[in-house]
Amino acid sequence: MKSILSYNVNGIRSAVGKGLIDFLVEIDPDIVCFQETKAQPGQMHEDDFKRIGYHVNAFSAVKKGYSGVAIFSKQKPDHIEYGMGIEKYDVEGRVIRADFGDISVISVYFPSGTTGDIRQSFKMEFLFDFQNYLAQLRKTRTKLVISGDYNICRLWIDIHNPEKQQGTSGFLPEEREWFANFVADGFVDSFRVINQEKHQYSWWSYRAGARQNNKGWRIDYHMLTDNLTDRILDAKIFQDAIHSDHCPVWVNLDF
DNA sequence: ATGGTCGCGCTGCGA
Repeated sequence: MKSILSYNVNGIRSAVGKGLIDFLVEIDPDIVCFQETKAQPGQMHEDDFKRIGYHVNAFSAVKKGYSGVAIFSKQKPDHIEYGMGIEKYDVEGRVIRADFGDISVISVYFPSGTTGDIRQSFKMEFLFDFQNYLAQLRKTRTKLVISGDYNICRLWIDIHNPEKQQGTSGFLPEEREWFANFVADGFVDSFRVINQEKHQYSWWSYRAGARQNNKGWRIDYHMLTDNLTDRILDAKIFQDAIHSDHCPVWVNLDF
């Protein structure tokens, strides 16, 4: 039995300052996938995380204070793979993989497209390249847990005002079409196996009191290869955890 | 409503 927490911390140093360590002690996940660490190796309060029992593995962006992913785990991974082997993404620190027996866990931070056309195009390229990367990976690693910030709302029920947001990056028709294709490839949205309710968000804008009014988006997921569907024991979104503009998403798996 | 608010590294930028 392994519990996995995924958390876009929007700066791990800031999140630690807001009580992230105590939160992890309370929830006690076996594996933690972080996104947007915004820190270089040595800047991530590594000693604090090691002291509470985690092995620390991180993949930082070249640009300081930007992006960055990590996987912290109680059990030492058999193997760590940094990046997806495509330089334009890997310099931004967006993918890290840890193998535990026959299961591979990936922490992924999909690009945001909110700043304009150039980054939206970059995001769309990432989507298809990541999908191809996974297709290749599945030839040798058949059981995958792909945890992270996808920067896409999957379904109408995953966003507070779907009608109004159809032109917004993160809820564009082509992004949701990509997600539907991704699911058709044989990936399962673990949270939706457990919970089909509306208003289960994982991100709220810092602006205009969005979180207070629960005007949010569900953009953080644990997607599993469908051969793991029967292993899902439970799934939760910790909406009360306030160390970031995202909240942690959690899945408990039998492995 | 073209605003609003964060984190990080620097005096702006990306989200």
